[in-house]
Amino acid sequence: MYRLTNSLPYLLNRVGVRMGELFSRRIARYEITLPMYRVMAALWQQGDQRLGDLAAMTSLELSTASRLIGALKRKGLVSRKRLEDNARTVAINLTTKGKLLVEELIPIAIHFEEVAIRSLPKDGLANLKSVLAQIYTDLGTIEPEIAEAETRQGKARR
Amino acid sequence: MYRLTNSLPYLLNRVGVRMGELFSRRIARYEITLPMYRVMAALWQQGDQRLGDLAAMTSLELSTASRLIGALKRKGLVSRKRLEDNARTVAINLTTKGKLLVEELIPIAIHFEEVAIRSLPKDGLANLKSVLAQIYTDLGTIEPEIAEAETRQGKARR
DNA sequence: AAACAATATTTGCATTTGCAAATTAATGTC
DNA sequence: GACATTAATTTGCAAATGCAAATATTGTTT
Repeated sequence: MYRLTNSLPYLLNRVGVRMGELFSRRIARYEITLPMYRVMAALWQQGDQRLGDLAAMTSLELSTASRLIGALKRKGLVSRKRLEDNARTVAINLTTKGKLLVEELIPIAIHFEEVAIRSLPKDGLANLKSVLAQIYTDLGTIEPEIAEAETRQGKARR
Repeated sequence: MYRLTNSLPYLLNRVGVRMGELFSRRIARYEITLPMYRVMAALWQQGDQRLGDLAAMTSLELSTASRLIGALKRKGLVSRKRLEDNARTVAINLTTKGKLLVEELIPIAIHFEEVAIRSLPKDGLANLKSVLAQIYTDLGTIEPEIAEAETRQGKARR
C-alpha cells in the first residue's frame, strides 16, 4: 500500500524545504535570499557566465534568473555586460563586493552541510551525492514519455 | 575549495526541482498541480486531518495550504468541515471524486519513483530513504543556533 | 462571568514566480 | 545585402507564495 510519506519525492522535498528554510533564515540578515545565494555561489565557482547557463546551473527559471540578476546588480553584487563580439548574450560576474559577501556566506553553507550529515557513516555523504547525481540523470529518461503524453492529450485539448 | 555544484543542498534541490517539474507536467492534464497532488495523497494516506497537520505533513506554509484546500474544495475534491466539539479546528477529507482521482495519480507517482531509482543497487532505495529521514531530523539540531543568531542581530535591527 | 491568553484558521497585501509574448541582436539564405 | 530564421534575454501579466494581521473559538484566571 502506497504511503506518500515513504515516497522518495516526498522525502526529498521535505529535506529540501527544511534545509532551504533554515538556511534562508540564517542568511536573512545579509539581506540575501536563498536563490540569490545560489546565483552568487554559482558565479563564485564559475564566473563570466551567460544568463542561460546560470539559470541551468541553479535550476532557476530563465525569467526568474533574469530578474534576480537585476536585483543583485542593483545591490552592486554582480555586473552584467553585453559582450562586444556577441551582443545578444550577456556576461555576468560577481563584483568585488559580491565576492566578499559570498565568501562570508560559503562557510555558513559548509557548516550547514556538516550538521546535516553529522550522523551518516564515513562514506555516507559521498555515496549520497553520487546517488543524487545518478537519479538526476535517470530522470532525464522519463522526459520523452511525458512529452508523448502531453501531445497525445494535453496540448490537443487546449 | 568549495563548489556549489558538489554541495548537498545543491544536489538535493536540483533533483527535487527536476522531479517536481516532470511530475507536474505529467499530471497537468488532470488540472492538478504538484502541491495539490501532495495534499490529496496525504489525505489518502490519512484522512480527517486538520489544516495544521496537513500543512506540516506536506511541508506547505499554513496560508498556502489553507488556500489550496479552498481550491480543492471548489473542485469538489476535498471537504472541509468545522468540528462540532472544537469549532476552531477543521476536518479535511477527500471526497469520493477526490479519492478516485488520487487513486489514478498514485500509480503515476510510483512509476516516477521506479524510473528515478532504476540504476541504484538493490538496497539503494531503502538506504537513501533512511538517510534522507536521518538528515531531516539532524537538521532540527541547527534550529537553536539560527534562532540565537536571529535575536542577536536580525530582529534587533528591525 | 468578564477579561485575558492561547489555539486554529483565514485573509490582506506585497513580493515572487512562471508562462508567453516582446525585444534585441546575430546568423543563414536566396 | 535585404529578409526571414534562430538565439538570448527581458518584460507583461496572471497566479502562487509568505508574512503579518485579523478572525473565531476555546481555555484560564480572578
